[in-house]
Amino acid sequence: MSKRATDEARPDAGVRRVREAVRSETRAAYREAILDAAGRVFGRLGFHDAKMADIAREAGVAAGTVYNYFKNKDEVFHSMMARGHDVVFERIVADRGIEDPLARLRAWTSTVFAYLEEHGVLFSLYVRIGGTIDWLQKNTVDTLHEQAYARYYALSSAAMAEAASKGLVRRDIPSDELASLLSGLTDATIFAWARAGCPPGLRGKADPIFDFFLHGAKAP
Amino acid sequence: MSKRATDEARPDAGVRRVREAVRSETRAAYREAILDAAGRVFGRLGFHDAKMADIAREAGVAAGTVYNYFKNKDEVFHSMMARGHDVVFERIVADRGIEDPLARLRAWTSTVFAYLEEHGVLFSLYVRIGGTIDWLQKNTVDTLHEQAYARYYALSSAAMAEAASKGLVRRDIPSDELASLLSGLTDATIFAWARAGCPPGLRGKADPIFDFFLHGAKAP
Amino acid sequence: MSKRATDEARPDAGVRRVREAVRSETRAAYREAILDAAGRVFGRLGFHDAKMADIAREAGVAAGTVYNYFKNKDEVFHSMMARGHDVVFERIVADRGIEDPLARLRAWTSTVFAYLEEHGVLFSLYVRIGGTIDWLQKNTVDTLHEQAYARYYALSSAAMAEAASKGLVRRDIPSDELASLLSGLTDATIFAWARAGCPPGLRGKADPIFDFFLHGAKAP
Amino acid sequence: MSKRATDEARPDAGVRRVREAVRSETRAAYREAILDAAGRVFGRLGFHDAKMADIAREAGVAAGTVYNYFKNKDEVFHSMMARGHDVVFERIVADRGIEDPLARLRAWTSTVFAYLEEHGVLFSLYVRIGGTIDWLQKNTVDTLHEQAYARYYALSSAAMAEAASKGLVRRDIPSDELASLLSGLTDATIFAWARAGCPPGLRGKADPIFDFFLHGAKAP
DNA sequence: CATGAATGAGGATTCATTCAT
DNA sequence: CATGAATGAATCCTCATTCAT
Repeated sequence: MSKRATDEARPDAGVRRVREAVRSETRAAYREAILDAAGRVFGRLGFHDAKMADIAREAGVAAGTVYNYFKNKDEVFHSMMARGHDVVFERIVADRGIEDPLARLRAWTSTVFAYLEEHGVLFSLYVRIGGTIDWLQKNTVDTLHEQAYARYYALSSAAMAEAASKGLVRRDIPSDELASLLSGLTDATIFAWARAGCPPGLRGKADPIFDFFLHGAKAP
Repeated sequence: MSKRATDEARPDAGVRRVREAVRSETRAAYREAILDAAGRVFGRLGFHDAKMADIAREAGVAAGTVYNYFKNKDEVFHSMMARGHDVVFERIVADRGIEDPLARLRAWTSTVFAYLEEHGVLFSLYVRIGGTIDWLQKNTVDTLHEQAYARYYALSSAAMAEAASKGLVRRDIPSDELASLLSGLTDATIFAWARAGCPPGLRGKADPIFDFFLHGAKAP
Repeated sequence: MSKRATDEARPDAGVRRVREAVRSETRAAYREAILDAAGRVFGRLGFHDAKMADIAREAGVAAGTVYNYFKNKDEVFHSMMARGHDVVFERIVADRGIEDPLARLRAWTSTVFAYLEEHGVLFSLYVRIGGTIDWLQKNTVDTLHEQAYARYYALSSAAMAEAASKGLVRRDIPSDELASLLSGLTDATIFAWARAGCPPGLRGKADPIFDFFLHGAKAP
Repeated sequence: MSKRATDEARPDAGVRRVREAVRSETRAAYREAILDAAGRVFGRLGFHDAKMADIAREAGVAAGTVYNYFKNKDEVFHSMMARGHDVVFERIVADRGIEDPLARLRAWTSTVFAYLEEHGVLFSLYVRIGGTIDWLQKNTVDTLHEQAYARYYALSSAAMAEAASKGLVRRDIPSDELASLLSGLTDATIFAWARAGCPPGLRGKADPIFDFFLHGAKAP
């Protein structure tokens, strides 16, 4: 239990620093691996049916190890969600500079689809409907998701308002409702795609969906 | 063991019949009460966090009583969902005679909204997204919801196809995709409404939503 | 609920007496029916797996009715066992006058086998090994079975002692042990018979078994 | 995720091997402790009245721990029985080489008695009458006990048949019936011994019982 | 009393979490 | 820290018993 004490007593500051770096890299790698695993398992089974043991096994670590990185199951779930939100949001922010608000919204739709396609539906669905699902699962207002949703929604609504003010979209429907409707269309597309077994090509749907959003179902 | 004298047989038969009637009425009332309670509790907490004890308490019966009416928790959930599906579907079928396919689809949207508004969000949301939620929760193909969804979807797609053949909607998007998109729009509306705390007036949204479905967001 | 009060007020003492008789006959019939059912069901399923509802159904009465005749499940079981013991013991007592102790023991063996064949193994097995089974099931000393066993054992041992004193059986084994061994042989025969599915002919085994008891397995 | 530096790999392998050994020893010890406890508790209370909590308490572990070693209550019971059967059978097989079939059967009887005396009645009784008890409790054909019984019965019947062919036992009773009768005698002896409170000396009964089996109760 | 539904205590089992190694 | 087994609280479900009709 203490046979390496002597070994560890020797190393000088430099070695220790390197070791620290390795260690923190290692820690990050563990954390990532667990979150990846959590994404897959939660996606496959849902929050309640996913067992901590499943996640640990999927991550290739022991059950106890998960608790060295996360306080409990809730925290694993939330961290996973937060990571997803952050990645998506980062990309969205990157597209913020696009001048035309409609082009911007179209780009965002595309971004979301691309992210989902990269990361598998299961996790993705949670990312998309996280807030809702959570609202259904617990009645707790989950700050994390609310915030994530709110910040996306804020951008989206703002872009829509801008489009409205430029006369690019109808004004008889409030712009936040329009943003919500766009969201509903992308959700519907994602669900349908997931039900179909996640065939490649989701990101290709962004344009037609956005086109539909603009022009509706009416024959031209 | 036929211990009854003949002179006692007559009144007994009558009494028994009445008693049966009362009993079956009572049984039906219990069943309804439990399903109503289940709707509220599942809605409030989700499938896993809702305990049988919660449902029983909400229904004002003992825990064991629930099991006199339903085999287990799953069956309570499914029965509750089935009841909702059936009621909605019945109304939908009633509108089947509407000549114009678009008017028919509009009427259906209205029907769904009206039902949801009547029955509170919590249960309603499940009715709407039942298939999806379940798919997320279990990954099991749930025959009940699949069937309910399928029969609605069949009607909806058929109406859409009819509309397409009559040149009422665009043909560059397959009619089942159009049906799915319409579904996405109503879902989005319902979610938004639920988030807002279910203010009165959901059914009034049917027309604008359907209008949006037809014409899109583009300024006219 | 009281519509027959007037009818019941009229009858004179004679009618009442008759009615009482019918009633007590009826009560007895119910009791018997329930005990019969209990015998079959306990036999089929064992004490714990037999449900009160099973017994009631088998007897053709409602669950609650059983409780009008017996305080609880234990009492049903014990009453059933007692009835069996009593019937067998009554017959055994009837054979008490047989002069030759060995003939008497042979007759008793035959009596037990005959009873078992009449009443089906399942109940019978319990009758035979009641005391033992009970001892295994609960650690409670069950007075009823102990007494039943004791009174049979007393008779059996006494007969064996008598046979020993007359030089009809060996004396190097105590007579109570011999009685126990005879019991073991009959048990073994009954078990084998039960396992074979209770084919007719158990009572025919009494003589060979008793013969074996006397002469053993050795080739003559 | 191979975070181990190579210089750390060597000692670790060694440590891990030792740790594995310790762990598997510990596991085996737990398993044994639980089975021992199960033997005592099932013996004391019977299958149904024995609660998993009782077994856990008797074994000095938490309730959940039992489930780390056995899938459920049935498996605990069966494993316990299987262990007993196996030990007895192993010893029986060891005596297989005895030339004289009667001496062989006598040795087997002795073996069974010795095992029972070593391990306390409660468990022992189950071992002896396991098949029967189980048949009464469940009516299920229990493969485990059937097999155990069958393999013992096969050896026993074969030896008896051999004895018959050599003219050592009577031929008017089929040899499998003789085997069953011998079994009945040993059972009866065990029951009597258990009722008497398991006094030392059971194994001494083997010879007289076997002698009785051969010569019967008749005075010489 | 017969009935059959309501009751709720009791018990098997699961699994998030802890902890010794 | 990684490990993986121990823990025991929590929950579904059963069924003996009660009770209103």
